[in-house]
Amino acid sequence: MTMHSTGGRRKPPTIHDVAREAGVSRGTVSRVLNGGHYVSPAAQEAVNAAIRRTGYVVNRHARSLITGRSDSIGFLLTEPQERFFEDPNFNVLLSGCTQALATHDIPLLLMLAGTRDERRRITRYITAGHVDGVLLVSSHSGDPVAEELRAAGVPLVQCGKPMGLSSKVSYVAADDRDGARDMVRHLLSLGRRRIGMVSGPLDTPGGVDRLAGYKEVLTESGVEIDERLIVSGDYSRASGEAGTERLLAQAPDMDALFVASDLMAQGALAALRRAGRRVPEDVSVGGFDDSSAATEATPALTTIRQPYDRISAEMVRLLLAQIGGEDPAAMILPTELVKRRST
Amino acid sequence: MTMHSTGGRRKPPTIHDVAREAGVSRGTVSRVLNGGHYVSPAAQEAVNAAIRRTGYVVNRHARSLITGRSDSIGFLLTEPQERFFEDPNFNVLLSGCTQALATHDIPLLLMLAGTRDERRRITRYITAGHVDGVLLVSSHSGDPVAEELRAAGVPLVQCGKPMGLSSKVSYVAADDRDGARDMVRHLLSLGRRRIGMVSGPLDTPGGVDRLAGYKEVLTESGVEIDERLIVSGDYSRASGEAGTERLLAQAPDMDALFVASDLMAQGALAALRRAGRRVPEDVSVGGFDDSSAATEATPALTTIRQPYDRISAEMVRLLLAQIGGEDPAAMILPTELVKRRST
DNA sequence: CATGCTTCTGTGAGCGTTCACAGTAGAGAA
DNA sequence: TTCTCTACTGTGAACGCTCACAGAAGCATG
Repeated sequence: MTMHSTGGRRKPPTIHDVAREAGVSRGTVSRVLNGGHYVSPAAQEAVNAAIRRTGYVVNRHARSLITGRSDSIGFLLTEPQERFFEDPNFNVLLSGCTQALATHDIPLLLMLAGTRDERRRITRYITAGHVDGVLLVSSHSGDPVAEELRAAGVPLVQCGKPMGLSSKVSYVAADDRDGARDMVRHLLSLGRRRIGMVSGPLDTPGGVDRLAGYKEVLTESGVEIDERLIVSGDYSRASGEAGTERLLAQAPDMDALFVASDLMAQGALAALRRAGRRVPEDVSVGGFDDSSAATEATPALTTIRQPYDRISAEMVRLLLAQIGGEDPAAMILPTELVKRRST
Repeated sequence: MTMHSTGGRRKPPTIHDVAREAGVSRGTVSRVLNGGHYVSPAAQEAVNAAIRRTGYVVNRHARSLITGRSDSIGFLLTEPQERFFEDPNFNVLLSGCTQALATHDIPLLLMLAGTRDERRRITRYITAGHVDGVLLVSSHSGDPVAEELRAAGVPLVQCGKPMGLSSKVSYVAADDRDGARDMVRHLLSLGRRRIGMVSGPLDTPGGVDRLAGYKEVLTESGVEIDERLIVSGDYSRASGEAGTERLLAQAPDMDALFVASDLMAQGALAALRRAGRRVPEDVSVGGFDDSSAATEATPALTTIRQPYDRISAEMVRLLLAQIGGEDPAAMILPTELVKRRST
């Protein structure tokens, strides 16, 4: 009887041990391990039994050495630390990607590139082929890291629409424009007409599209667009707070506020409370994302739900397809209006 | 002139190419790569130049195959997803560990084991030797994963004091008891005497120790301990809210509240606001952690700062030491009282 | 001169896989 | 029968690195 898997830091069994145990050759074991094509049912069974008995687990390094693949992928975040700390969206995305990859038995390497030095180091690491592909989360516009990786031919899928749109860019995004339209229509349906907006950064497509949706619906509804009702932030809580203060000063008659992220909306709520405006009585507030920030806010935020679970799943699917040789592809997923107490 | 590193997904240079380029043997290049002992300055220089010229990056798989090390470590979180989504502490820790490892050029694998199946899969992955060690974050008491890894001889460092205290357990924790003492002393110094507490889960040392500190200081100060002033939560925001409601019902004369985590304190503030209690006028509120939740709260929370940056740095240091053959070691770091508007 | 020591260098072997290829057995067609 | 085709199996040769060892060179010591 052979050694079982439990305990012991001794030499783990190799494919050779399994082959001997099963009475077949290395090649056959390898074939079973990789899909079982051209293997007789009898051999198949014998090998599986031997694997179970010996507690064999493939040595990924040996495999990678010959296949050239690393069978691991990187999750790259090119945002400053502080953003990572405060924004729950990253966690949802990170968790979703980790789990989607887990079903393929692919480990995820976390890469945080907040500073210039980190970016350099990580780019080097990736282009050296230590990961097969990269899931990139970045709200920056023409992120130099993305360009560099693309130039190096590294399979890459971005979260959110990238700026350049240079045809062969793979990305998954929620339908920002449509989501914004839904929210503004909702605010209009409540009878609000002086609807303010704290948009996202306008050097990102996400920021631009949500603002565009806002303007479109107002125009379609015959409501005049007042630039004093529009400011932009950077998705951080603090910028939502500051932006709302500016709006209150510029347009004191504001009766609704569409904020381009839940986190910024939290800041907006704080600013409104300080200014003595009641939500939703005086001002209806709508957010975007449906992150945990939305339910935690007081009052709970009406918001536009981004389907993060589907986004992460699709990112992984597109990346694996791209690694498998398919062309880069883009995907835009529908959003959903979630009504809560703030409107 | 040889090919430069930029661009191209063609065969990357090997140690052999570098050797030829530098006019030395593979062995010498390898020695330079691994610390440069027993290498003449001239050879050293030639090799480094060749590495720069060829853009050589070591193939980690080939290295790992022979050394038996993977040169990567796992960050394992055995908490349910929801906790990961809402608690900013995880991000701070995760980010800190990633960066501490980056200085050693060691990638971090993210492992989320919220469910039973995931735990099984991940345990198997780890014991197969795919990582050299594990940084474990878990608030559970006798976490079975921890025991299993320990039994398998996997180097392991936990964040927070583990329950069993079975001598040979490596961990890094903040001084929970001392931090709690500071906070309660602070509340007493404000003249408060009916001090409530929402503790952490009492099957975790962290939860127990903070409660112990609270009771100690009260006793030392001659303030009677009233069990109606004590409830326990699970560190989630919702449990802080529910716990505070219970306290308000049981002890309406409460004039201060010590909550064992900032996230729970956010919930507590919501409950107090709903009950019409002003903070800090009617009730002084103190949190624990000094996470981003503390500054985001309204009013900003007085809290006990856990030195997360040092905690993550020490976790990594202890883990690498343990991988290097040293004995497991424990480390308790001091906390600090941070005064803000809530007291 | 031989001997030993230290510092440095090159070489073969081997880590555990996969892959290409060669080969065997059995079924069906000519 | 013989040939061809398909289904399956085994075998060497890599993959790119490190490690152990052997050897060379330089220098001091006997």
